[in-house]
Amino acid sequence: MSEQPGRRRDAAATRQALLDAAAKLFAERGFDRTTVRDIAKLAGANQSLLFRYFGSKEALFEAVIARSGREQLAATPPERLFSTSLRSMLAPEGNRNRALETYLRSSGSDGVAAAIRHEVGREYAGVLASLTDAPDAELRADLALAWLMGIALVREISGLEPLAGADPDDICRLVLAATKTLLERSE
Amino acid sequence: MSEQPGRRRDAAATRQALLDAAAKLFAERGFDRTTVRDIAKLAGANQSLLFRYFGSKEALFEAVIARSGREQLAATPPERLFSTSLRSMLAPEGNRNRALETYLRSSGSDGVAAAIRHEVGREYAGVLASLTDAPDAELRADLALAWLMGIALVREISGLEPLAGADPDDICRLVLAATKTLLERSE
DNA sequence: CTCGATTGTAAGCAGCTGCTTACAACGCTA
DNA sequence: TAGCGTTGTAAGCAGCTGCTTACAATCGAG
Repeated sequence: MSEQPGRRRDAAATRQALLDAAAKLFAERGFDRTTVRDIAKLAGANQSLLFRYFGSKEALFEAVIARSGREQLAATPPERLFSTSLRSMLAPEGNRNRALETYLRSSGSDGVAAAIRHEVGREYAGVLASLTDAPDAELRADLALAWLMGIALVREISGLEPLAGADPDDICRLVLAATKTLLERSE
Repeated sequence: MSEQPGRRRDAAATRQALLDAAAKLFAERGFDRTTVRDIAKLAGANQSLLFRYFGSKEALFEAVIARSGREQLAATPPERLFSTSLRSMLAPEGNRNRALETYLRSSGSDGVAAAIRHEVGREYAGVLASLTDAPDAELRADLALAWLMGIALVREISGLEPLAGADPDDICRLVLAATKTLLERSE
């Protein structure tokens, strides 16, 4: 047990708690509708520490997105990225990948937040583009990514039925069949 | 000339100006990031009139969405709704259909705004579902709508290249080819 | 013209926002 | 144990938010 639970002053732990709380709230509410007070409260920390450790709300968002957005990207082989992301997005709330959700719910935000969204999006699309050798591979990848985003949007945010409550298997079947023409390598 | 341009007191005109200004700003910034002061300023009206005529910011949003969201829906035959919406979304900024954009940029908002989004989305999906006789027609329609939303999101909000700058014809070709398996009637 | 309702204006309220400051409690090192 | 940098706390600031109120200008009906 290298960790003392009773330790009352631990900058690293506080920092981590703030990061975790921010990740959760940004994913649930987006950038604009998440307040620094809520983050600090959920982390059990004083809100002024948030500014001491991260500088600003936007810098904290950057730290959150940079971490969560690239986790799945790094852990998944390209040829499975699309279906894995789709499945992860459709998974029950607990073990869902939050990168897309965070991305989505902060769609309205400008500034640094927008720049980071942009960057992570490009990385995703770059990997997807490697799946086809069509001359417009990157456009195809963007369209595939757009579908992922749209499904996440309609399911999680709009809650449109029957999509919101549909069986992940049914969704995967329909989507993967349709994207075959988009992302398959010509033989 | 039934209209006097110099008329200084005209409730109907003021109301309309507020509605137009709100439609523009909600589409550009979404619900949360649009302030009643900005709307009133753009409309050239006093902000307290906004509350006199519409009651609240959410009620004004409702009025805007109900109008713009259903215009295209009513004006387009079902079998062309998907491609028309797609093309309208890809059109240059001036004559673009703003319904999807408004919908998108307000994705983070709760309350009445969310309820209206939901309702308009259902109407769109209902029409799209009539295009196929598959037993899961509604799910297919939701997925098609989700793709529209996703493309709008990635193009207009994320600005991800090459999708954001791609030729509408190229996009249509790819998307319509892929959705053939989704929305076509079995023969 | 008179007067009451309609339309427009200016000011302000309470609450929230991101962020800062002044200060106290703590714990490591010497 | 003395001292000092680190960590945590409480209070507050200026600016913005949706919305309300009190009041002035204007109009049309009688």
